[in-house]
Amino acid sequence: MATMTTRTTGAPGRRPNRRGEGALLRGELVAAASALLEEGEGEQSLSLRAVARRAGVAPQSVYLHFADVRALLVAVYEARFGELLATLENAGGGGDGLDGRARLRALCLAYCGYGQAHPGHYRVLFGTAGSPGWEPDQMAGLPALALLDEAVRAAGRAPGGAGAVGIAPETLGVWAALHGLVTLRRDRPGFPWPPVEVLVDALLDAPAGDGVRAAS
Amino acid sequence: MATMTTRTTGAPGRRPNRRGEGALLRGELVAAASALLEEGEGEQSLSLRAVARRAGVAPQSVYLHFADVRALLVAVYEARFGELLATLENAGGGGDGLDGRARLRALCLAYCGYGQAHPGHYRVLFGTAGSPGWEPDQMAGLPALALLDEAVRAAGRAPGGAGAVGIAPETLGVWAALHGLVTLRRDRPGFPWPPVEVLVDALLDAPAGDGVRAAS
DNA sequence: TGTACATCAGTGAACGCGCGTTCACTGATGTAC
DNA sequence: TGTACATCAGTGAACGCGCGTTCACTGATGTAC
Repeated sequence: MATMTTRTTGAPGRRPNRRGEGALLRGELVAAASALLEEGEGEQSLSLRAVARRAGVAPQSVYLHFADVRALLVAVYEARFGELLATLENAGGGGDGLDGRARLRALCLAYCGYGQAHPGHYRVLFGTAGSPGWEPDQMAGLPALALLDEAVRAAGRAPGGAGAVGIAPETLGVWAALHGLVTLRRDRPGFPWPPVEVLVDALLDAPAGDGVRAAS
Repeated sequence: MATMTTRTTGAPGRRPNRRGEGALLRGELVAAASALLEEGEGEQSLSLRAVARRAGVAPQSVYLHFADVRALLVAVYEARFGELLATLENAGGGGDGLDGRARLRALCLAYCGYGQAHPGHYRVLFGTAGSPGWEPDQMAGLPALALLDEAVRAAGRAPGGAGAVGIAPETLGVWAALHGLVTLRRDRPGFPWPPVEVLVDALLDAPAGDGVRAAS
């Protein structure tokens, strides 16, 4: 890690926002936190003081807009989930002329693409159990998952129907596989991974092999 | 988090090991670190001082056996990878009478079983890029992956042959899917997951759907 | 058998660090009269 | 138009914490002679 400035106060040149524009700092803090999460290696590398330094502001100023560090993380979390959903919607919408499998494939590639383009943010969204704002029975990523589920059904890959929250088990399998691809590729960069298209096709085209369907 | 004892020295009752048995402490430290990793929420929750506390020893005593915290983590890492490999070998060996698909299924379930039984250790093995001892071009988990690859081939699911390090892309897909299942279930405990058998079967039996094989 | 010495296993005390958080304060800008 | 006041946006200084690491030390046990 590079040595960091230890200055405890904000940038000397910074001027306070004008009256009524104090909320601007809130956005700057979210942006600073996002940048740090994207550069660092996890939520634990994000400290309130680091965010304040990045935003050129004294540590205490963070409390003007957030109750604590956790609340700041929640704000980042919400912004990034919106981003992912928009990415997936774009990929799905752009494939209106595609058949079911091609649309599913496009969605899968878009999902992996987001994960590869924003590894740090992906970690925030789907990372350790400590993700901020994660309530046991509330699923912030559900809209994205529903989008995927729709594509899986449209491709004729969910013969058994929906599961507990309206999501087919096959969709959960696809989601898990994509999640595994993104995280393994991110965390094991030294491994000679094939291109992501090859892996996604291997997943979608898995041959039945010599086995029969499990009875159980 | 519960409040922890802040005592800086070791347990008052602890007696030094006898001459020649100083190496015993090494094992105790690895065990203490393993326990903390299993209880905590990631490597960042492991501190040298916490390990020493757990082992009932002064913080400096850790340096008698490890150059630094990192070296201690490497020792845990090696021990746990051996454990996972043994688990998979058992599952594969016990299924000698099984056909290819059933053996692959048994391996997949054993993999997920290890991940669910030891979520903290699984995190150490396949967690963030900071995993200790992880050199870019060395893959400590390769033996386990080779075992899985063998089963995928035996099940007739790798028509294209081997990839870069002798592992078929289909095997990487299965690995990624299992990894995703384990980590998502661990990190999203509030989600109404189906039983792991259902998910593994959904992965292994994915219907071809209405699409054709991708040309590219 | 006695004794000086070496070695082993581990501790006491301290260092400087970055952290989250609190409290009282400042200086500019708007508003009431 | 002037002036007293309220409010807003932010800072200065400090707190106690656990952390990794270093240095000098202790006390028991074995070994050489």
